[in-house]
Amino acid sequence: MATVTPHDVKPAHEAGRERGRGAHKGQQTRAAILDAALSLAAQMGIEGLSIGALAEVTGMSKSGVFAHFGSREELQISVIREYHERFEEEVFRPAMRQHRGLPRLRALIKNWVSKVATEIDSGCIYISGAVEFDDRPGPVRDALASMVLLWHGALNKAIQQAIDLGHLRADTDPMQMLFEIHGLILSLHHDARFLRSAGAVDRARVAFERVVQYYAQGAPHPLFPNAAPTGAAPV
Amino acid sequence: MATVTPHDVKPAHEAGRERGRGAHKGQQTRAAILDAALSLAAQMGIEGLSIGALAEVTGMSKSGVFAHFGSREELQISVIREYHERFEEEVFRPAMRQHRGLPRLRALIKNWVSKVATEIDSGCIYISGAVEFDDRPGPVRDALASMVLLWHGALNKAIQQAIDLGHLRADTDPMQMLFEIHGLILSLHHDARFLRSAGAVDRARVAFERVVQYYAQGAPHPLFPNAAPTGAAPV
DNA sequence: TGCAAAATAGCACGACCGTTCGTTTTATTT
DNA sequence: AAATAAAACGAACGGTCGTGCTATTTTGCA
Repeated sequence: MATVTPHDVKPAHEAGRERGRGAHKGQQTRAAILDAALSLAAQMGIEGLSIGALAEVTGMSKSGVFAHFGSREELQISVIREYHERFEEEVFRPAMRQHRGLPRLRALIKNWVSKVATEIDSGCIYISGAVEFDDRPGPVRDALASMVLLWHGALNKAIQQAIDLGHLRADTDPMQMLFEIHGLILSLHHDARFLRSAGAVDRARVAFERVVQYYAQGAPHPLFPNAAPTGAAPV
Repeated sequence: MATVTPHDVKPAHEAGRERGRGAHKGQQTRAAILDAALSLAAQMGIEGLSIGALAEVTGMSKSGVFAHFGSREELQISVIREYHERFEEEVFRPAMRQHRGLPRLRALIKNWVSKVATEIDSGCIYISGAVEFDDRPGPVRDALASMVLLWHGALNKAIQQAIDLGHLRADTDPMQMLFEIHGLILSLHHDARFLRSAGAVDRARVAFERVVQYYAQGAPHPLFPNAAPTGAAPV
C-alpha cells in the first residue's frame, strides 16, 4: 500500500456512486454479490459472512469478490446498509402513506411484525447483529447501531405525533412505549425462529394491541374523537 | 481409533461423575476451564469459544484443555449446562422460597431482571445462544433449547399457580403473559448491552409492573384479598 | 477497430482453527 | 519406594480464513 498503482486511483469498491442496475458491469455484479451476501448474513449472521462462501455461491473467485469491497469489514458494512435500505422500503415507506398519528404508528408496527414473520426462515440482521456486536466495538458495530437508532428515531417520532394528535395519552413516554413494542418484536423473533413455536405471530399482535390500548386510554378515538376512549381497530 | 489403548477405557471428559472440588485433580482443572469458558462464551458467544483462547487464559496447552472435553462441541454443551446450573442457583431457587402465586412470580422476574442487569458487561448465554443457533441444528442447539424450555416451563407453572390462587385473572393465558415478559427481558438486554442505553432496567421494571397490573385486574389482591383489585407492591 | 481501464482470476502467504498422537510430567495407589 | 494411572504437554496435520500480489480477460469508449 506504500506505492501507488493504477488500481489505487479508483478501486472498484469506492466507485459505487450510482447503485444497482444501469451502471457499468461492476455495479451489477456488486449488487448480485450483495444480494447473496444478504441471504448468507441472514442465515449465518454478519460474523458468519465469508468471502470464500460468497465466491462459491456467486460462481466467482475469492479475489474477484474481494475486489468489490476491499475488505471483509467493508463487505459487512455494505450488507448492513443494503439491509437498511430494504427495511426502509418494505416497512417504513409504505407506512408513511398512512395518516399521521395512530394509523401510521399501527402501520409501522404491522409492517415490522410482518417482516419479522417472513424472516422466520432467513433471519433479521438487526436482531442477530445486535447480539453479535454488543461487545465488539468498531465500524461494523457503529454502522449497525446507527441504523437501529435511525429506525428507533422514526418510531419515536410516530409515537410523539400520535401523542400530539391526541391519539395517545398526553403523559405517554415514547421511549417507554418503544421499549415495550421492541420487546414484542424480539420475543416474536426468539419464539418463532429459535423455538420454532407456532402462534408467536398471533401473540405478538395481541400484545401489541394491548400496549396500544393502554397508551390510548383516556385519549379520544383517533377517527371519531367524540366516541368512547378505546383504542382503534386492531392491527 | 481402531486399537484400544488404556486411555480409551476412561477418558477424562467422561469420568466427571462428581463435579467441582473434592474430586481428583482433573475435576478441579475442568471446573477452572469451565469457569473461564463461561466468561469467554458470555463475551464472544458460544460459537466464539475457541480452545486456543481458552488454553491461553488458563495457562494450559491446547491439547490439555481439549482432553477434558473430547471435542469443541462437548465443551460448548458443558458451558451451556454450567450456565443453566448457575442460572437456577441465582434466579430460580431463591425465588422458590417465596409463597406460591404472585409473590413467587414477582421474585422470579425480579431475579431475572437483576441477572440480566448484571450481565450487561458479560452477556447472557441464553439470549446470545438463541440467536447464534436459531438456524444451526445439532446437539448444541438442542441443549440450549431444552434449557430455555425448562426455564419457560418453570415460569409457566408459576403463572398458572398465580391464576389458580386468584392472584391473576382466570382468563389469563400463561403463554401469552410469558411471551410479553420475555419480550421485556429481551428488550432490556438489547437496549442495555447493545445500545448501551441507560435507564433500560427502569423501563423493564415499569413495563413488567404494567403487565402484572393488566393480568391482575379483577383478581383479588394476593395479600389482602378484600382490598381493591389492584396489583400488589412493585418489584 | 483499437486501446486503456476496469473487472476477474490465480496463486501464495500467514494466521488461526480443531484435532491427533506420542511423550513426559504429575498424582495416586500399592 | 515402586508401580500404575491420570493429566498435561508439544509438535504436527489438514483445513479455512482474509488478504496481497500479478496476470489475464472483459468491458466500454474514441
